[in-house]
Amino acid sequence: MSLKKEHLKSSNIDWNQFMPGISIDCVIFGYHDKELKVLVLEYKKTGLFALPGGFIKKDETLDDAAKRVLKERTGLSNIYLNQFHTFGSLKRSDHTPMKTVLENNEASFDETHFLLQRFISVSYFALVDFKKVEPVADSLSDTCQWIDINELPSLILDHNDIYQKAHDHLKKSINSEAVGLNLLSKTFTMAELQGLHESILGKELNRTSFHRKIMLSGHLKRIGKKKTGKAHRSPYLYKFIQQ
Amino acid sequence: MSLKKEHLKSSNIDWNQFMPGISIDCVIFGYHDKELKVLVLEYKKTGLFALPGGFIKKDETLDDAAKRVLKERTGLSNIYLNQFHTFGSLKRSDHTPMKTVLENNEASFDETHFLLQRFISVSYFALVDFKKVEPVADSLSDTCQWIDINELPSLILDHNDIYQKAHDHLKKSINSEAVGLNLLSKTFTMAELQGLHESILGKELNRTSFHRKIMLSGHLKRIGKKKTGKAHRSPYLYKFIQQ
DNA sequence: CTATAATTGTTACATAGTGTAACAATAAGT
DNA sequence: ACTTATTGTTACACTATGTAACAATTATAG
Repeated sequence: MSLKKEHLKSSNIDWNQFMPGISIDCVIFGYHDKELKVLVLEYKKTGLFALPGGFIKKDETLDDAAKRVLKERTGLSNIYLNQFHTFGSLKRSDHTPMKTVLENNEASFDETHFLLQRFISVSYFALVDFKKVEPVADSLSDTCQWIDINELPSLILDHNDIYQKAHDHLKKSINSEAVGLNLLSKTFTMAELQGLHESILGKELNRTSFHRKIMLSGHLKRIGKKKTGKAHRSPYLYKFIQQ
Repeated sequence: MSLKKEHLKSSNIDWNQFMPGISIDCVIFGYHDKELKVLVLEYKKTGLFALPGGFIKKDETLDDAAKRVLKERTGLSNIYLNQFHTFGSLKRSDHTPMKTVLENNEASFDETHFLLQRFISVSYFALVDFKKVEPVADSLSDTCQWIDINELPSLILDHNDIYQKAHDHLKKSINSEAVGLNLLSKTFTMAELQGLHESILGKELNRTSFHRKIMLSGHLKRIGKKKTGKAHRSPYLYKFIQQ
């Protein structure tokens, strides 16, 4: 085993640097191929899936902890983050999935292992540019990959509830310019922006009223035309006006 | 000191029953005399003010902990509660106010006292019927009283930020029937409902468009007239339709 | 008993926002 | 030159909301 992989082993983590009982979970949204996607971890050799998460250092703010987790899984800084809910049901006290994970990762562990306590989860959703992200698995996981929101597997504990509430909040904030600004590339066509909105809302939108509403919002600027190579009028390219 | 008061002493609390590092704070809104008010605690002999709060038992959900805190301070069950944000800035690690409080309450204490750790605060706002509430101080406080939102004193730690964010959320949810249903009595006039909305939004509203909008929402039912004793047409009384 | 003042309920009109359809403009293939 | 597909624009209808006008109601003053 290489030094680098050794460094990644969970048994080398100093759990004492973190606040006990509180975790952070992140629903990281990306948009690609006309589909809304979420980053999901698969734990090693267990077939268990989970949202990316982490813990809060004793001298770190909640938001900084979330930024650190996001940076670790995506490689990105300056991510759009929104703290939307804190989960504290007793469902979260079921330690069987984490025991399964530890059995497949640690030489030995006991009931007092840091990961086997009850955690209250402060949850954030993030909006990222799919093309800029290099998903990185954490020390307990094989993979960190984009999953289409319509093909999400069953996740551990209450992570499906967390995803659902994140998606509900994203729907409510659909009219914030943050949605298009952070999920699309710098320039895009009106059809691409409409496709994004349709993926988030899960329903089709009227083309002309969407166009008018977006343009009247005043956040967009036309910056030229895009040759599509297709046999029809070429669409304008737009970008968000940064104030 | 009576047995009853002895029971209320903070030194008799078994702090070990609670999760460490996590607290609950509540912004409890009431409406009276055409003014929006919030319940505020004053710590004994210190001149320090704070929002009502509490901690989470190790086998209790977050929402149940919030309900318990609300019940303790207001005597009410079945309160409208909304978890709106979790606060985790480093501002919360300043232990000077709590030390001042303990110096005036405990015979002795040391740096490891449960109340002298960093707490992440899961915050709720509550809407209650002013007339049904009997405010009760907690073991560290002299008083728990209604303060007009325009006369709020400086509160400890980040409690003013917590109040502000609660108020922002309340403004956003102004069109939810929960606002009138929980802050007013069972029956009320249109002018009373409009006064409540104006207090929450901090601005005057147009009378006729407000009237029309509320009636078109379909949540209200007329149930008779109210004699005001004043020299003008008497207003209808309304109540919310419970589905 | 009548006039006055104050507030409430209703209606009319103007404006803004949105759903819908029609139509012109454009780009590439036949 | 004709066809097809998509985009941008405009026209019309309908709804929601801001504003003003007016009628209805209740108590008080004279």
